Amino acid sequence: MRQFRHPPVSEIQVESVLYALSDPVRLSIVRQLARDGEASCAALDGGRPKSSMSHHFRVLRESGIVHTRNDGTSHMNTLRRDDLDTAFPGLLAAILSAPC
Amino acid sequence: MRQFRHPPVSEIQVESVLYALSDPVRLSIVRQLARDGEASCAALDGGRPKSSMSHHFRVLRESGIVHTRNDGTSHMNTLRRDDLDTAFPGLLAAILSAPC
DNA sequence: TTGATAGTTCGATAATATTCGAACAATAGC
DNA sequence: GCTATTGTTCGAATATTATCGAACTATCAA
Repeated sequence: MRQFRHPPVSEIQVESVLYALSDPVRLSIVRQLARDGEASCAALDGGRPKSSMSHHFRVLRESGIVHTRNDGTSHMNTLRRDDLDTAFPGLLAAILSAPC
Repeated sequence: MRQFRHPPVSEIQVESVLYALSDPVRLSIVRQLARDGEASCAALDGGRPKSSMSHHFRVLRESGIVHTRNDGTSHMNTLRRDDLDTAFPGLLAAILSAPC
């Protein structure tokens, strides 16, 4: 499949990041990525339809939170921890340490 | 006017806080409160209609970010800094230090 | 090439938010 | 009481988002 757009650190906006993480499904995805390191879309779907998950991954990608790479037919996702820490030091850690 | 509902610290949810702060108008309000300490609704309207501002203050109030007290016909708003730091240590600081 | 698998994209629907004018409520001052 | 000021609430229009099925694309394996 084609490549995805990943905004450079300088273009990551705090409003977009906050918005992306204000959705329970997306926050749950990010929590799992923080714990497991890398995961395919399917591994994180929680029983939801693929099209719904694809939408959420796109929001996470375009806001600069997640990086997606192709691996065969799978898409492997990782948290852009360093980039987020560069852009907004302490933000991700503060959000991840909040109770579920 | 009547009293407002301010959720106790234990009921403040990170998703709600992130959502409230993902709006540019509300984030701007919070930035100004962080800088100035306390302000009336009118002092922060930026030329917007009163009903729109009232809506945004309500979102900030009900998510636990802002405290509103009555002062004559004015409503004075303050950031619930301590409460937010208790609930989500470092979150507010990380967001406020992001560039505008 | 055929089939299976993993995700994306499209399109429609439903839910939720934003915006703002108009009407209302509460307080202060005269 | 009357009036001005401050902000809320209501209602409607608009915009945005979430959800999900269906069709599609890309890759791998046999």
